[in-house]
Amino acid sequence: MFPPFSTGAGKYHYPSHTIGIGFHMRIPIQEVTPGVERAEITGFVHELRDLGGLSFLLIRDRTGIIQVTIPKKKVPEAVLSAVREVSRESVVRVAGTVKAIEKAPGGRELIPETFEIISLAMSPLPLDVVEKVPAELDTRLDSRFLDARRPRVAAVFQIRNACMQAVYEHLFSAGFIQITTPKVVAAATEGGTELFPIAYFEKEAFLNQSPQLYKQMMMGAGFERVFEIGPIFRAEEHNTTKHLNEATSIDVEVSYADHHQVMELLEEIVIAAYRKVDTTCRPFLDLLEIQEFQVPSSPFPRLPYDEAIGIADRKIEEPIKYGDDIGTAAEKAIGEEMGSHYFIVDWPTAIKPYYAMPYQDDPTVCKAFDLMHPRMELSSGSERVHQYDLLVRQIQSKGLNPESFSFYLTPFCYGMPPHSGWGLGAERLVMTMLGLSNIREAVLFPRDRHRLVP
RNA sequence: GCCCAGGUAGUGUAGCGGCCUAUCAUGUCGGCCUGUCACGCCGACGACUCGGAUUCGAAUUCCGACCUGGGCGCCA
Repeated sequence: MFPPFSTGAGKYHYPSHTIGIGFHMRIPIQEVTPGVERAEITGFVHELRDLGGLSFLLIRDRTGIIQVTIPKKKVPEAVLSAVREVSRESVVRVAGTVKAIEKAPGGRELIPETFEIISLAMSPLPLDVVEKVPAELDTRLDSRFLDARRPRVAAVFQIRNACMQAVYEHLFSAGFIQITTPKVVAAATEGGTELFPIAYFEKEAFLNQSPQLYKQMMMGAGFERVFEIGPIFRAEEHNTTKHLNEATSIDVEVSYADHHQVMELLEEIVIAAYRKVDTTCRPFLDLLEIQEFQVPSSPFPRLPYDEAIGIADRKIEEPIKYGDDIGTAAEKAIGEEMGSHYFIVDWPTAIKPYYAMPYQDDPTVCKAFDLMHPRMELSSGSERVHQYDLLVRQIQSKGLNPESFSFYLTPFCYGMPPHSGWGLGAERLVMTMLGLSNIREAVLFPRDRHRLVP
């Protein structure tokens, strides 16, 4: 049986052990408090400080760091020889007595009776885990496994995990069904973005840019509320701090809901993610030196597209007019004006995908929305076209061929509930939440224009 | 795809025609040190992306390749 959760009071809750034979005595470093008498810990050698008759080693596991103090005259010879041999970032097991002592970090230290090198690390290290010397992102990504040993890097992924947990909890409790849809597809589904072609036996295939068409088909299947959290692929040759060629999309589709209702859902989910991080990730926020963590409040302002253009036109040099896409400069200018999360609503039909539902009284405007953070777009969504004839006309008006979409269009002929949905970029959510300067910081193994390994 | 800036020890940097047998920090190795906590002190080790050109002389200038960062465009 996998061990239960421990309850380190006031701290982050990590699963306690026993993982694997021989490690049943191990306790997480966080739980070695001044009150404990004896402890066996396993972890990485974080730092070595030899003062002569006295040595200090810092041992790190994912819960924290503890000082192992070695008074050379008072510990067994076997401990001394192991300590002489050990290198930074080696994996070790240390067992001994715990001493409560003011001057040690965390108010306690471990005096070893046994010291075992489980896995010796080579030297020199590809980067400095202790962060005395910085490393460039490129160097860090080349050795991501080591980079992720740095508590501050791990903190980002703990926070990302908390966000995703909040999203799942919210969606499951609202009765959503999680689905998985193909990532290998036959045709360019939506137009617009470039796709990665791949070889699929004797056929040409692509990596999917979005689960859009599939989640809509599940509305046709009567699932009513579906979500998928998975990878999406874009073959754009962009080279920026906010684009990835492989990203994680949180995709949602809801039957019998209009765009207003799914905007409310989106708002709730973003706030739930912030709230989860606020209430459970304090130690990680501290590591990242984020003192003031603001949970955004609802409702987010709904800014009509034409007003957004007006703001941009007043604030930026380059001319912008109704019908234009909102470029980087405009996005920034509007973001400054709005100051917090906001929606841009009522977009021109011409610059949104064919599946966005036009208003009946003015079909040049559609029921599409973008969720914006002042720094960038986080999500886009819409009420969808559920009428077969209108959908075919819209596909044609985008210069696409309806015949290549027949698998998608057929369900619209056999009773399609009205529906709405959105896709939210997980990395962008984390990036904007934590003020990360580069989206690659929010992905373990980013795929960008130049990086395919690791 | 366009534009700009770069590529110097394991890592992060200084140097930008001769003062370079290349700076500093960190690291590693050796020595001293019993309360460090970025331990300290002494010593050593370790690098100019590659190819071509200019020049008496190139880390430094020029050309090309490769690689990197950033901005823009494009982008559910």
